[in-house]
Amino acid sequence: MSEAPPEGLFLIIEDDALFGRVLARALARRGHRVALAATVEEALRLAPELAPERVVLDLNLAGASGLPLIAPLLAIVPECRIVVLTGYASIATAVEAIKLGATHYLAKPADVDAILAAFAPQPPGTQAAPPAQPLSVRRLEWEHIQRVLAEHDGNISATARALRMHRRTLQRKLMKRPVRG
Amino acid sequence: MSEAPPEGLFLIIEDDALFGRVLARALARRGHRVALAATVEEALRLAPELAPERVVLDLNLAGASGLPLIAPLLAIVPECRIVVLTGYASIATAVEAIKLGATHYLAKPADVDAILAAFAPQPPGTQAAPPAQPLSVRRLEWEHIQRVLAEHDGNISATARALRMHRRTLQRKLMKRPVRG
DNA sequence: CCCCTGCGCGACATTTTGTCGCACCCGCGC
DNA sequence: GCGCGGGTGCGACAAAATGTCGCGCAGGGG
Repeated sequence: MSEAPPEGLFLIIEDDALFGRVLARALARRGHRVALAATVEEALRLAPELAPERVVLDLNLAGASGLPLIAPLLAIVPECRIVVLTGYASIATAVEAIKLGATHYLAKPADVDAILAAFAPQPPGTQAAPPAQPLSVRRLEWEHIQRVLAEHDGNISATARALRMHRRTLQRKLMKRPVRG
Repeated sequence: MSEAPPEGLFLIIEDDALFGRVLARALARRGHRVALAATVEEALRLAPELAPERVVLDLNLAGASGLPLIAPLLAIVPECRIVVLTGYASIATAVEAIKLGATHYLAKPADVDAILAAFAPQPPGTQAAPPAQPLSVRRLEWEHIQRVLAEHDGNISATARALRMHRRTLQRKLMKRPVRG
């Protein structure tokens, strides 16, 4: 077990134990070797010894963002490909993640095939087509909030002030899942 | 304020002539030199001679995607920073754009300050948050609605469908005054 | 003339806010 | 240790905003 992985090992960094195990099992069933980490610390502890080839990284790890994990992971295992998977997807964090070196960024729910596909190197000629419809008002609001929130380093109070909205309201909006569209 | 030197030339690649000119004027008023291109061809023709330092790139250029422009632009002017600005934002195209080398990706109702900020290096919590006051959620919503409404030639029903909001709600929002801030 | 679509608006049940208040953590200077 | 200032999470409740239904009315085809 302590040998260098001959075949690509998956490291799933996932807060939600249930989801993590389901994903792990699904990947294992497809013949992949899988490891699971539930916290930032655990991930950083496991990464050096496992040297995972592919990482599925959840953001929102017990309240802490998973974004800051990307750089350290790449420092430890430069070759590894990291796919970010989050239930609170936003353009702001997507841009950040990719800039930090993530391979791809997916919104939950995402099926296993989509996750695996995200690791695959650029399927040729796969230019993402712009959506036919503009963002819904709700979605746009979510994106804007995420952007401003990021600008304020996740400080909810400061963000609420910047957006001139009540902190309580912002809290509530952040708890909800981003609407699709 | 240590403003960026007026050296850097902006190249705005924008389909919508009105929006393009407004943006160009806003940037010019802040002491930047600005050029405007309305099509992919024009952009590629202008890029070599202008060697823009910063590019504002709209996706949806007369139906064609602006994404394929990123690579050629970077090939022509390797140093230039490209901010994608689109009215049809999506996480998928955002990821694509960043992977292709774009500096940032913004959804369209974006004020000039946000656009300028997007060119700044920033990531690891550098300088204290610039006093750039983001648009309030209300204001953002208003701008977005107006944009989509214009795209649908003032058709309220169609706009409501596009925004996936109830026509009655849209009517009510339109009756109110354009909130500011 | 009928049908379809868009517009404006009343009425009413739901949701979402705005607002207060309170408890609980820090980090900091005294 | 202690008080203070700021941030966070969350309950409670009244005040708005929104979702929904349902008219009536206006064009424009077929």
